[in-house]
Amino acid sequence: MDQLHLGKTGISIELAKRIDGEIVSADSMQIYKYMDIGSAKPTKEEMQGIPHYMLDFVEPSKRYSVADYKKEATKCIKDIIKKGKIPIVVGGTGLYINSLIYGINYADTKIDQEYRDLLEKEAEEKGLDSLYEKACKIDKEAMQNISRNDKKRIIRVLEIYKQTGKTKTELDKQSLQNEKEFDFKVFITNMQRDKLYEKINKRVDIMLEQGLIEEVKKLLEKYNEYPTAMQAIGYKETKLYLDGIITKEEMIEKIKMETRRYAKRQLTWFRQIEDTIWLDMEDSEETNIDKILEVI
RNA sequence: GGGUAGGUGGUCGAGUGGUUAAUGGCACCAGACUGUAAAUCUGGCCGCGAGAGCGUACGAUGGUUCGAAUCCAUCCCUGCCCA
Repeated sequence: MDQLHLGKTGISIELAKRIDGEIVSADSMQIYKYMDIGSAKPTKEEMQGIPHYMLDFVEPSKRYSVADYKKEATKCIKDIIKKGKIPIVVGGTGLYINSLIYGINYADTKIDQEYRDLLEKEAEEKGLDSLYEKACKIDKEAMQNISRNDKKRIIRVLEIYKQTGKTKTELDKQSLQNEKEFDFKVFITNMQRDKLYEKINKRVDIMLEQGLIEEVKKLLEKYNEYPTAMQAIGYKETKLYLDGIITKEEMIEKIKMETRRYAKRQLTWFRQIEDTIWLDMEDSEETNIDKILEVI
């Protein structure tokens, strides 16, 4: 629904109060425990008693995927509906939101880390092109949309084939063979670009004041593996600082910059969703709530 | 004041007489996105123009040359060293 914390949390909680709703987060980093400040997770006080789901429940040392998300979030949504309440999905991870919007049915497969590592190694030794060619042989159609340099996606095509014996194209097609599960409306929050960036910069300064560095320090002490959690903006940069690779100033600038770029990418993602209603976050919360109430 | 290194497009930084509107990186803008997604990848990026093209650019000015970001002169500015 929107990026970061730039008014979204407030508006979603206010809306929940008005329409007797409960909130389902769609954020790939707020799922993790102990990553509160840097992921801009809403606090208990902010929640004002409104139930929140898909938040703060995964160990940072664990791997979590869209498929997991889709399954669990769908269950949450159904439970909320069963209670006679309205689910409000809030968050900025386009991929997760997509899984819900299109009701994607992910096949039941596990990650084969060994094979992944093997492919990584091959890419290093023989070059990515070698994997690319291999993938083309398996699934020419899917490869049409994948760049020769896109290692992750190339590996995925190979991985899918190894695990399921099917091509990604086939699997994708199958995953869409179902009715739209829910009736929904999509709202996107946005504001003038320079205002947005200004807010992001300020927000990062606040995170630092709230103790981001301490939070990251504790996290690093607690775990020694982070398959995905350490990809989080704010965390990886702080780690670089703690490891003495960059200065504190560089760290702060980098977090701000990466967050700005992320917000921009989110906008790109959301723009392609059809039938969306855009909310201008420079307007008052009241105005935006009214706008939402009008169409639901 | 003397010596020395240098001033290049938003920025960092190549380039050291023609093939250079000027390699790259970054920022910025736009796009893609089905199991790592706050990740990963793609395109654009001096101005005007649909385009051919035209114009303006490598601190400033002047000069050498068929031709200069690149050579010369003077000036301005910056870093470092000596005084």
